[in-house]
Parts: sequence; structure tokens; C-alpha cells
Amino acid sequence: MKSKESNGKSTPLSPPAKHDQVYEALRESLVRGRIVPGRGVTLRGLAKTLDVSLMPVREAIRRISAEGGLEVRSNRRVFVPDMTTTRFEELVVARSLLEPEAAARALPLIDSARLKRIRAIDDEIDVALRTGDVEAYMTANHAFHFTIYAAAPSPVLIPMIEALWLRFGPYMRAVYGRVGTGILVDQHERAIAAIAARDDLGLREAIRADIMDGMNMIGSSLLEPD
Amino acid sequence: MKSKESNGKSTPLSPPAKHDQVYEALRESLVRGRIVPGRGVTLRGLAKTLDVSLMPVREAIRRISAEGGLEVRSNRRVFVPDMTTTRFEELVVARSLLEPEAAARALPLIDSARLKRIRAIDDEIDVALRTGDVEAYMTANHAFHFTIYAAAPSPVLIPMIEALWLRFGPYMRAVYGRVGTGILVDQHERAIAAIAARDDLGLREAIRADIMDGMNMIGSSLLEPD
DNA sequence: CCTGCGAAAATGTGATCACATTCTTTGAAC
DNA sequence: GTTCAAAGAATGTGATCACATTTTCGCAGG
Repeated sequence: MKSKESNGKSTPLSPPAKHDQVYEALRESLVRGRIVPGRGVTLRGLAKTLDVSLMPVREAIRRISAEGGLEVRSNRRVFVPDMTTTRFEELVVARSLLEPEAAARALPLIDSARLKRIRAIDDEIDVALRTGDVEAYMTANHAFHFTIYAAAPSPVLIPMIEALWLRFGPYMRAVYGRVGTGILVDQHERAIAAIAARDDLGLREAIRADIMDGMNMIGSSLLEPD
Repeated sequence: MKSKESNGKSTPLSPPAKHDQVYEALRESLVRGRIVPGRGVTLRGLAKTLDVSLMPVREAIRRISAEGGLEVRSNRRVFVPDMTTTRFEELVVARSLLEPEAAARALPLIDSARLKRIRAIDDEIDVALRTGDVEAYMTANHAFHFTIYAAAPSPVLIPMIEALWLRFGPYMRAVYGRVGTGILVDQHERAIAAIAARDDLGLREAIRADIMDGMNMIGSSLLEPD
């Protein structure tokens, strides 16, 4: 029995910690490609930008580094990891293994409301592709995938997949900025059809195809030697 | 051109950072099951134990938490995550997806020297199983798997798999302590045979069987409701 | 022109202090 | 004995300072 439970309002939880806000801001910057891969990240620079002291920045960077979003080199300086060929391939493989599984696990729990939302997001993607809006495309594409996966609570798989997307972020932006979004083909119709049909294998294969499609297009573009 | 490169000795790199040492110590404690799942972890407690200030502990905990080895609850207090049924299943699925892939990628690069080492480790496992030495079994089992995977440099997959093992650590210990190692069957012979035969699919299946075998045995044991 | 060296600025790390929040204990009222 | 509230201890968080290491810049020598 909790003696608390004072007011009926939402839990009066502690105000969000600053290191969490810094973490979110950093993650956002990486996903949106606002941090150039070559240039390094400095604690004091981030602290000044976000108007906090070094402390929250240190903890946020430690956390993002553990997720692979940043890399602390032996100099102890922090960089956006270089995208080498093998790293790229490994990231793609990991995505192609985990995401179909996450989708399949979510499938039985996707109700009509969520499917409707997924369809709406797919429409947004179509618009973004036609207008060439890279920012909107990336946001909507992320929402499409994770609205599917999140139908089932997956406290293990989803964070793992999020970490993979985080690692692609900076380069997706660079690639799209170079080749544009015109080449992208919308492979999501297959996924939507499979969801509507409750087709487990079909959904797995659709997600896998979507990943391979987008990644193959990138593969030919920027990649550094090992 | 680096102007450095002064002496031929190993790089005179900075002395290891304390937060890295604390991180290693923490990870070790979790894998070895020295931290009871129920009890919490306090910054000052760890700092006193390891004889450092709060700073390195804070960064180490942030890092381990990002890897899923610890959990910062909304109270901002740190615990070993509870092993629920769904969490357990997700962890097993992730292992069964990533580890066969890592093994298959390593297969072409496993030379005779490494295979010899793998065989030696398997012998250690047999001994540990016969003598019921839980500690030795866990160490050797870890070495067996990662000696295979590490044949190919996998800067993405291997850390992900390590993070999964880290999450099992505390409970493996608890389970083995309860049911003993007598039940364990050594499924590694299949893997060794597949490596010797350069049998990609055979190795994948052997690794997968090994995972399922060990995990299924655990599944019936301790697990909390969601 | 550029090569190398020394000074100066910048950076990451660790320690200590202060403070708000949370947990634990204590003690009185019923 | 049980319940509840207040006092006390413990904990996580953030800021500031100090220091060793690294990087960057300027200037001399070739």
C-alpha cells in the first residue's frame, strides 16, 4: 500500500534530469545529421550550446557512446564514428535480422487504429518523396517502422533497433543530401498489405526488403575504406 | 604524417581512465552474479568499495545502463533489472538471431590455431561440467562463443552480443546455483565439427541449438510475472 | 617554402561541495 | 498493535575548481 497517492494528478515525478535532456538533444542532433562525421564533439562546446555545465554533458556522452552513436577515441576525444564498409554491412545485417522479428512479434497486436495510423504515415512518406523533403522523409520513415514495432512492448529489441538507426542517422542525411530522395522506392505497401492480411512471413519479408532496398542504394554511395 | 612515433615501444597512451576501470569492475560483478538482482546499487557504495570518488562511478553506471546491464528507475535509483518472462524471451530471440550470424561471418577466418584454441576451451567446459564448477563453466562458455565470433572483426555485432550476455549474467548464476550444472548438455561438439567442415549452415544451426538448449533449461526456472 | 620546436590554448578527467528529493526510522496518537 | 506524520539519514544530480594531457598556434632555423 502506497501511503503517497496524494493527488489524482499525474505522478508528480522528479523534473526531468538535465543529463536526460542533453541526451535527447544529442540524439536528435545525430539522427538529424546536424553533427558532421569528421568534426569532433567537445564537452565544453556542447555545454555552451545547450547552456548547461559539463556534468550533464559528460553523462549524456557516456550514454550515447555506449549506444554506438559516438566514439571516444584513445585520445579521449569524441567523434562521430566513421562509416567503413564492414561497419555498414554489419549494421545492415543487424537491422535485417532484428527488425523483421520485431515486426512479426508486433503483428498480432496491431489493431485497426494502429494500422490506420501506419497508413497515414505512409501517405506522409509518399508526399515527402514527391516533394523531395529529406527531413520529412526521414522522420516519417522512422515513425513508420517504430509504429509497427511498438505495437508489442519490446523493451529489449526496440532499444537495440533504435541504437542501429542512431548509427545510420548522420550518414543517411549525407547520402540523401547527395543523391536526393528521387531514387527511393516506397516498399511499404507490401508491409501494409501483410499486416492487413496478418501474414507473418510476408511482413518479415517486406520489412527485410525495405531495409535492403534503402541500404543497397546507400551502399554504392559514400563509404570509407577500412 | 604523425610527428610523434617517437619510440618503438607500445603507444605511451594515457593511463587507463578510472571510469573505465570502474566500468570493467561493474561489468565483471554483473556477469559473475555478484550483485543480487533485488538489491539496488548506490553510487557512494560503489565508490567506497572501489575506492574512487563519485565521478568515475557515475559515468560507469551511465554506460552500463545504456547497455542494459543496470536499470535507472524513475526514482533515479539503480537496480539490476528484473527478469520477466517477456524480457527473457526477447533476450533469447536476440541471441538466436545475432550469434549464428556472427559465427557464420567468423567461420571463413577461423584458422587452425584458433580452432585448436576453441577445442581446448571445449575441453575446459567438459571438465567444469563434470566437476560442477559453475564459475569455471560460465567463464569457459563465454570464451568458447566469443573466441569463435572474434575471428572476424565485428565492431557492431560483437558488442551487441556482449550486451546480451551481460543481461543474462546475474540470472545464469542464480539458475546454476539452484539447479546445478549437471543438467547441461554440451552442444559444442556440433559447432566444432561444423567449423572443421567449413559448414556455414551447420555452424549456424549448432550455435542456435546451443543457445536454445541452455536457455530452455533456464526458462522453466526462475522468472517473474510481467 | 617547410620543418621542427616551444609556448599557449583547449580538452577530458577527477574531486569536492551544495542541494533537492527520496528513503528510513522514530515516536506519538488512537 | 497499527497508523500516520515528522525528523533524520541517504541518495542522485549539478556546479565549480584543479590538473595532466593533448592539440593548436607562432616563430625560429634550415
